[in-house]
Amino acid sequence: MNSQTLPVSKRVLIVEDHPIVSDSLSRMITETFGDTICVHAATGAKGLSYLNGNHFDIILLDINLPDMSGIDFCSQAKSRFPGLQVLVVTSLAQRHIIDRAVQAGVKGFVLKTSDIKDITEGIRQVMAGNSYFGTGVRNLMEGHSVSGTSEPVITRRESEILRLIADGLTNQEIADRLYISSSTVDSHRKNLLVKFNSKNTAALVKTAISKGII
Amino acid sequence: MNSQTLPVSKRVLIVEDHPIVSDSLSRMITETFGDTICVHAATGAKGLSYLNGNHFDIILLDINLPDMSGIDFCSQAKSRFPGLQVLVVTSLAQRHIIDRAVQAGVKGFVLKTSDIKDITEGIRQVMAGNSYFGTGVRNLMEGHSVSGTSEPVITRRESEILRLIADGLTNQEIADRLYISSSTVDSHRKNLLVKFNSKNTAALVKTAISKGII
DNA sequence: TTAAAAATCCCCGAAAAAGGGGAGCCCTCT
DNA sequence: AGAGGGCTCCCCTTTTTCGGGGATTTTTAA
Repeated sequence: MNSQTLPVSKRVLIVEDHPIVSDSLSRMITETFGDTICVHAATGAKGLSYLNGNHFDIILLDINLPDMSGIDFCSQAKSRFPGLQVLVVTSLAQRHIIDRAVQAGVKGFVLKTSDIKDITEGIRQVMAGNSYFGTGVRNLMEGHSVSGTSEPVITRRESEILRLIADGLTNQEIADRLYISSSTVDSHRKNLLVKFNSKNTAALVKTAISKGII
Repeated sequence: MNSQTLPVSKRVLIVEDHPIVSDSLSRMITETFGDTICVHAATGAKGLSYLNGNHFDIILLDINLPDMSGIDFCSQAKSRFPGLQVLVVTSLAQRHIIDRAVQAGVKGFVLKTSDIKDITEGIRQVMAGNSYFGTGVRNLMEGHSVSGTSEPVITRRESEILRLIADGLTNQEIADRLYISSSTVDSHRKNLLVKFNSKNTAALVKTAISKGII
């Protein structure tokens, strides 16, 4: 049973592990929107626990959290409370992160390198139910939307083997660990090279890490 | 003592590409130390240019800058103005970064994950001419002398070749580019494997990236 | 000035990866 | 029922890396 039509102050959940940033966000919100209740969570786990039984008008979410990714946080939060309005506030200006965040159900995405007005505008829009993507973000989304520069689609098995390759295991060692033939591992390895457009293992590992897959 | 007894306002240079953070730092400083003059630089180049002809009592410095590393900024700044008091305020809690920063001449190092009191204490100490290392930082520094987990010492040539390896070049290709024999590249490669305690190229690239060398 | 460190080059053989091909099995989705 | 994707496995050859030595010259620093 909700108590509606009461002039209650807005409730904001800030999931951010840098006190200096969450502090600044709280001030910005209070100055811009008047009386608000800002709850601060330094970890994803705490943030999720605060969601239980409490209503929040907006969640400001960092991607780099100590215990989990902000993407995972959003997925879990939205699966339990689909109506949540989430605005990502992060320093990571990478295409694949934006893509994943959108897929996880965020309503907005702004960068910490952005002007403060850009961030407050994001908060305003998302709180109003609209989606909002900051200046630096829109460029990234438009630029490579169609081109093949985006993240390659790899299967579960391939990503499993990719991690083992990056850990320095040979085809035979991976085969022994996964109870398959080294020929199979070799096939996966070759597919990975093609999918990542890499010439050899070294380049494969580097690009996989840079794209956030490892 | 109150702020009226202060002879002149302190001058602070904040080199930090996140407006939300530099804004918060400015507020913290003003609230804690009374009237101060905070100059804000979003890039290392701008920060260096502000140093010319201006005196600053303290520099608050981020490591992740758009145009250069905070380490490089500090080296360049200290070479021109040796008396500068630099406090690093960053989110990077890695040993090798702290080591390099100290070597570059910073007087203090605090983490953005730290409590705000910790950061203001760092500012206070460094401004007074003392050195200060925040809570999370001291822990990282202690494990230094004993553990062999720290960053391997590699030479200039080795790091040059390491980057080319990570880019997917073979020994022969690297040899052609550097005008040396592929045997030489092979020697460097073997030394890198030993120094990084890596079994093969894949593991080498991964650990090199994780240690921030690439 | 002299010793250490770095950079250069070479040998060998064994192991692994890369490049190319083909093929069967299982599951899902239409 | 057929198509496609994912996973599995195998063949071949060539290239590259890895492991293990050794050796010379150039820098660098004490």
